[in-house]
Amino acid sequence: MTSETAEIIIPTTTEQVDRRKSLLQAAFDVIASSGFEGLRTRAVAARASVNIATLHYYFPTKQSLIEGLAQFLSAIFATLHAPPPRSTGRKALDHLRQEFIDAQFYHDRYPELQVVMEELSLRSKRDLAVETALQSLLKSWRFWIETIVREGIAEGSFRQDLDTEKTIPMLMAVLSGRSVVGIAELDNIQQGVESWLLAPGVKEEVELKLQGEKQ
Amino acid sequence: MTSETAEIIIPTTTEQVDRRKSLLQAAFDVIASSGFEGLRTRAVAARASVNIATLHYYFPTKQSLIEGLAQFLSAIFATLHAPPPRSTGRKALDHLRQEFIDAQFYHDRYPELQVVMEELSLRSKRDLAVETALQSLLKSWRFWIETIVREGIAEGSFRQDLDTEKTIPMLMAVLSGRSVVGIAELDNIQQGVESWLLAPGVKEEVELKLQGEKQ
Amino acid sequence: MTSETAEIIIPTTTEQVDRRKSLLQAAFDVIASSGFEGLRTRAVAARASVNIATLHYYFPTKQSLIEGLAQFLSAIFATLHAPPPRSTGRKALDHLRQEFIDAQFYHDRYPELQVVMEELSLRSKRDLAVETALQSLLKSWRFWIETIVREGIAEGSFRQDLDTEKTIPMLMAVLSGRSVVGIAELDNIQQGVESWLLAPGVKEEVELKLQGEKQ
Amino acid sequence: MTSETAEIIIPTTTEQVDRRKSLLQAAFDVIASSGFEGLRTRAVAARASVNIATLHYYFPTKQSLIEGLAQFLSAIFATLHAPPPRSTGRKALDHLRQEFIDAQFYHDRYPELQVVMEELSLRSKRDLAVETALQSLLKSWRFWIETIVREGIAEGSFRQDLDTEKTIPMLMAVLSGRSVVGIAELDNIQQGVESWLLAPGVKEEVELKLQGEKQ
DNA sequence: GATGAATGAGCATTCATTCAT
DNA sequence: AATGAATGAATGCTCATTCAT
Repeated sequence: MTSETAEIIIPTTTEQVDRRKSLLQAAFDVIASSGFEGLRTRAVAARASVNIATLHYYFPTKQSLIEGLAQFLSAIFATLHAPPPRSTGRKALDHLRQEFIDAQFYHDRYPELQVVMEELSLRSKRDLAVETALQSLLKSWRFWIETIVREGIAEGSFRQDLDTEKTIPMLMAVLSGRSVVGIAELDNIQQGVESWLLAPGVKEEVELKLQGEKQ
Repeated sequence: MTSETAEIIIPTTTEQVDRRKSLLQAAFDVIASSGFEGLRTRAVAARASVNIATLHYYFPTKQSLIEGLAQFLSAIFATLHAPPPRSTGRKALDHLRQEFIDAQFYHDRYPELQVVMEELSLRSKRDLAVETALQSLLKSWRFWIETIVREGIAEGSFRQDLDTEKTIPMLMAVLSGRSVVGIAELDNIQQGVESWLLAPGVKEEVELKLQGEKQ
Repeated sequence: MTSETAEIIIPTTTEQVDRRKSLLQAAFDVIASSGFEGLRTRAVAARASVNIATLHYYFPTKQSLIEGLAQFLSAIFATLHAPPPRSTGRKALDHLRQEFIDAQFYHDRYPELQVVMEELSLRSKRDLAVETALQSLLKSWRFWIETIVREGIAEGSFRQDLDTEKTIPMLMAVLSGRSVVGIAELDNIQQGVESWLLAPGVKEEVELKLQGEKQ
Repeated sequence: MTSETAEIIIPTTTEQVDRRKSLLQAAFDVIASSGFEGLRTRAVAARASVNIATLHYYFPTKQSLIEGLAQFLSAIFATLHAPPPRSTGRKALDHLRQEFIDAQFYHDRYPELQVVMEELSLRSKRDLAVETALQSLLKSWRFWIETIVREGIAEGSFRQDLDTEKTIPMLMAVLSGRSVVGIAELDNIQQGVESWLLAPGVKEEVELKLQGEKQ
């Protein structure tokens, strides 16, 4: 039984939504600090300051709590973004940079987000419901990256000889793999990527523009 | 369930079964199929066909088993490689391609290796002993990637304007992040990377050489 | 196995069984028949007819159960007494005799009380919480014995040359040490003590009085 | 199977005896510090610096080790005594004082002796073999106390109106019960006992004699 | 909606004992 | 005589889940 079904059947008042969310937030916190292996319903309930039986009222099973969390996190990733940087005057480049800025933003402001996402990602391999939730997020992300690449080529920001099909997965691999390398390298990675993607002259043009605006 | 595959990972030289290793292998298998959250000492013992008390004879605590596994896997990654591909005539390029071939090799022959590595990587955030084991592996890897990049520039295989410090983390991010994108994209990623790294003319030269050898 | 006897120790005023007390009673019974070395939480739970998890709901650890028992027994000893004997007309002697009658009473009606008390006494040497509980009981007892001795001298029942400080520990040693000798000797011990404590003429006077009342 | 049987069947070399004793001593030490509840064969073996299997060679079962210890301790109590005090010139009084001196001696030099003895005493209630060993020790002791009392009356050291049958258990209760009161009170107890037992004038006579010898 | 009490199944770990060498 | 390896049966404790109120 997924929590989604429940939400539809039972008319949700604001209070109910709040308690549900506070439980999901608590589950998030527990996973962030103890991992899935350390996820205990009692710990979640305690963190949300409710009785363990109350948790089970909202999430009949531990599994339904986890599924709820997967959907919760997907929604967050879809809507939570860093404030956009100053425009480079080139839409595709702006969008590309937004991806890196988002990564930095998550890391700075919501450091556990990535950890919990990796936990869910690992779990998704043995958990269909979680996989479904993450899959749809991944699909949206891929579509968005594709849009950026195509846009970049079209508007002349990216190299014209770029192979879209090869560039997309490389960008995704870079953006998702950065955790192993460490967030401190993010800036280097971004510059490495741009030096590879950008059409000749674009980098200089953009830098000039941004410097000009500063004064 | 791939105990058959697994047995290949640990070549047992003598007739007698090395209990310690077979227990580590069993732990590996259990984590591969159920994750850390599903790791039960009883399951490990059963998989290794020994009594639960025997497991504790070799690994007094579950934690010591996990630490043993972290070291075990580090040793495997340091020594297990795919058969090298035909030489391109350029050492650095050969080494770079070996990295991608290894990734493919792990995926094809030891599919769980990466999953378990990610589990350990996640756990290392709350487990100092595991972190230490993985950290040393990561350090060696970084050193090796650096060697490749420097070598590639020196021998003229890679673009001369490449910034070593920016290229290293990008390569590592790409190689480690590929799991999110899916291994099927590995070939595309490799080509994307090469089109970015290689000096002008190198790709064509190498392709000609390899085609020539075939005949 | 004396759960019947035991139930008398804990008068349950209401219909509902007080779980905490019934668990303490069960722990008491188990120790009485198997000693501390034979104390198993499962056996306690079974004896109280509850699930092992229920026991841990009331007593999170075995240690807390033991501490609860120490306090429980202290309370019992402080309040449980044999029906007082016919008065000898001399308060101090009455009180002294009550001590021996209590010992006999415990032995006859709650034979395990002393055994469990000795188990706890032994354990108190390596268990601060138990020691604290027993210490306060011992202190009260000492104070009471002291009261009896002073009273006896003051009212002329005991020998006037009695050294209070030397008499108190001797009486306590006698009363607590009787278990080694065997309860059958209790009467002899009591008479030995009285022949030593009583002032000349008191014994005869008292015997006459009690005989007179009988008719 | 009792260890006694074993000793008879197998001709014991000196080495064997030593190892047996060192194991019993180790068992004694473990019980002294952890009680019977904390008695683990592995701890005993470790303390005697032998393999756990070696312990089981000498004592096939834990029970046989305990029985061995009971006999071992009985033998110790029968033979270990404090150096005798200066003679009072009265044999019975000398013997009585030796009892108290022994108690003090045990406490000072072998503080765990009493603790382990109480542990065994408690265990004897559910362990026939241990009871048998202790019973014989107790019987010898009672016989010795009786000898002292009779001797004391006969030689005029003790009050002539003393009832032997009532005095014996009282003395035993005092001597064995002192642990509850605390060894610090031992001197008070001894003086209390003597003021009760001694015939008129004996105390003064004895004190004079001992003081005279000092000069 | 919310909770205190209760539980079946399970978990890492322990322990006395055995056995081949 | 001695030991390293192995094990069946616990042992204290936990956990997700249920249910009467």
